[in-house]
Amino acid sequence: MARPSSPKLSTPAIAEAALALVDVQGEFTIPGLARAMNVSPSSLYNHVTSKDDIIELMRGKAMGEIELPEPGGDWIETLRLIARCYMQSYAKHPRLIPLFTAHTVRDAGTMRVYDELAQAFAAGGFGAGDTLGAITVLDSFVLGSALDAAAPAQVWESSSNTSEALRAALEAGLGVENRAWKTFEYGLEILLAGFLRQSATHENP
Amino acid sequence: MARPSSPKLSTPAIAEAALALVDVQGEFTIPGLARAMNVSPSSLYNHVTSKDDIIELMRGKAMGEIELPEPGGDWIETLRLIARCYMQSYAKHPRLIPLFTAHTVRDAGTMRVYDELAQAFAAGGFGAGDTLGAITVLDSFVLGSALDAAAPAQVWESSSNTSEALRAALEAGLGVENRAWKTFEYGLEILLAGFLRQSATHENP
DNA sequence: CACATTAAATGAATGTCGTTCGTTTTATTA
DNA sequence: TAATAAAACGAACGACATTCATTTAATGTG
Repeated sequence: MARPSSPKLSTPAIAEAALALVDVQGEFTIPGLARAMNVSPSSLYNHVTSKDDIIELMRGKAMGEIELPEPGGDWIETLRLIARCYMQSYAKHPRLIPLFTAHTVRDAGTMRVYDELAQAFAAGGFGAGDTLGAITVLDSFVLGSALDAAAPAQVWESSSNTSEALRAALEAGLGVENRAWKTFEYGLEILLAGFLRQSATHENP
Repeated sequence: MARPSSPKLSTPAIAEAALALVDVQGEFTIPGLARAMNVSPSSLYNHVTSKDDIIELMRGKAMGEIELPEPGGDWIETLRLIARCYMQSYAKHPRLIPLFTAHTVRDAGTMRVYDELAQAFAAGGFGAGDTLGAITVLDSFVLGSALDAAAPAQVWESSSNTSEALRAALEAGLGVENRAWKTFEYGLEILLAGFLRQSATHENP
């Protein structure tokens, strides 16, 4: 087959198919993606320059789904909403995270998130010297939580000789539904409380 | 060459060479590892079953370097020391982290860390139902911080139209020496304070 | 000590993957 | 209408992970 009357491929279609493949298989491969799209592997390179390029496309698509809150509300509430959106966008495509961490570039859409975070911390009275650290702490926690959510529960199961404390904790905690998300909310509230306390000391010198 | 008088390979030697390769190159490959050890690629399979197996060996080696604190001290201080050791072991081999996140844990030595964490939280009055969440929050934060430390600073630089708040935060924060580690300590103290407060409410019902 | 067995290294071979290139056919544009 | 660009394809290349049969040396057994 040579050039068809209507194109079989497009950049967004490739991103979408690759994302679907990653969501169900946890990985993706050029021949596999081509097979899923009923196309020859080499055809993909008419729309994309490399496999890493496809990963970038997926990142942009996943990040584009984030809906940031309207600015102007309480700054702590803004932080909470942003963190939830951020976590949610990762949680939608958990198996994508290992692909991202292997390849450290981040697209422009992601910067929008950091931008709003910086403004929220500024509204909370954080000085320029404290803001980057606070953003990084929140970002690290979200990323780590998403990774935890992506990891299979098998991680914990293979334990043989654990202490009684860990054994009881696993038995009580593993069965909980939405465990990853509840744990995220728990840690998020701790961090927000810490930020709030720091804000209070700033405002009352 | 057939079987040599003294073996050229051993499981620990493979783990060490692979770790050295990852530390300098950020990746490793079977032919590359064999080349670095002056050995044929197929020879490696006399001591190792797969590439993933080598990754597990590296995890064990990195985790084995952790020196856990003596049990019996203040539980919050124990948590602080464990978290620092944990973070430090990741920070020693930053490019290893993406390899870890790609597949699941099988190393027994890693479980030791979770074990001591569980005992510390138990000493702090955490019930079985609360312990796994607390461990996970701490673990997520450490892992996220290590990932942040491994990522190049370039992440932040490519921004064009950022808000004034983010611009000022970047200018003030990027140049700080040991930025990743200081940020980790900052977030760690917030989390520990949160755990301490929860412990207080448990002990005074 | 002779002899069978196991261990360690090897080269060749297989199948997959990412990517490039030349070719063909169809749209588009000048 | 003629030239050019776009979109598909198959073939080919090099790299990688892995397997297998083969060779040789160490080790254990009678």
